[in-house]
Amino acid sequence: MSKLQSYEREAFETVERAPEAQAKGFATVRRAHESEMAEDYVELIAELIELRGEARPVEIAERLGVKSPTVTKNISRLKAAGLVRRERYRAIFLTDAGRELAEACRRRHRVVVAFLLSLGIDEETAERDAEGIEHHVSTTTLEAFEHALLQSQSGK
Amino acid sequence: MSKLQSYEREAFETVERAPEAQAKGFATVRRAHESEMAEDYVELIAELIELRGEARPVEIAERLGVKSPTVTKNISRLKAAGLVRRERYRAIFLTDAGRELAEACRRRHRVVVAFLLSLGIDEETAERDAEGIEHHVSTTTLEAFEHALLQSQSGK
DNA sequence: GCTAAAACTTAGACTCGTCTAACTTAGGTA
DNA sequence: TACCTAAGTTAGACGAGTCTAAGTTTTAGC
Repeated sequence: MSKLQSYEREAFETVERAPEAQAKGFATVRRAHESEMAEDYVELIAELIELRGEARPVEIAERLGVKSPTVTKNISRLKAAGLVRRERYRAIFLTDAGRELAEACRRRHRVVVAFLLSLGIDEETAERDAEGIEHHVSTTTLEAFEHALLQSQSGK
Repeated sequence: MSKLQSYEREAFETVERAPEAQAKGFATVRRAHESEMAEDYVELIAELIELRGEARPVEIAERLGVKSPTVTKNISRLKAAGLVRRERYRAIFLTDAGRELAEACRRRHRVVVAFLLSLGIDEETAERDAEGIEHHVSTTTLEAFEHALLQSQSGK
């Protein structure tokens, strides 16, 4: 346990960070939250299209654990953002932009899950944590995850 | 690059997850979002108390990158939640519950940052990503991070 | 091919976290 | 000590994301 002391130590010396840098960090997190809804929806829509050939609000609601009016409202926001194509009472499809975003998100999701699994975390926890973590992983960090994954795979 | 194929593969076989499990995951993320504000505030308040002996709204606003009325409103929410103690126009202090939460958050924050650094990520990115990631890291995952950290430290 | 049930939408309310504008209080200094 | 300025608060608006209740459309079974 004493090996951990090197970073536990910081507890007692609280480094003073530049306030603007800190503020920028929080702003980044707030921005990530704004795109989270869109990312979760397109990711799920892509999944359903692959699985079923189409994405229906009823199933999106079920998987997201929300009620259908919520889905209706959010889908129209997605439509306004140019990510989905859709007519009233019909299934939902992705635009090119939506498909592109979905692909990037799914790839990122898979990397995060695979990375967590490589640390010995159980599948359920890995999936659950990845859902929250993925939206806050920068390209740099994603690459580091991939790199570490490669190491661990060649290692065994 | 071909080593990566094993998890890139999944792209083409989209495993069907139980809808309820997926819904539960999203619910967990939504719950995490609700406590995020509280966690960020108490963490920062603890930091400022250590640094300055007290936490002033003006500095909280600056560090969080928000305006002071936002701080006023959120502090009263924290007060209602029993995390801070405070009188009008005076500095902000933590209750026992608040201090406890702050300590847990700061420890988690340090672990996440240290872990990201151990992957070779630069300090600025590590800090920025940790800010978002930390709120979504379960105890299980946190332990896995600590374990990996220990490995990497004994490894070099 | 009608009709009942399931799927979907609309309307309207609520909370959270943010903002601006305008007001009040506290504190240092002339 | 009186006053100016910086700090803090109040009031009120707004968007996002959720909900319930009530309506409309689609669809599937008889």
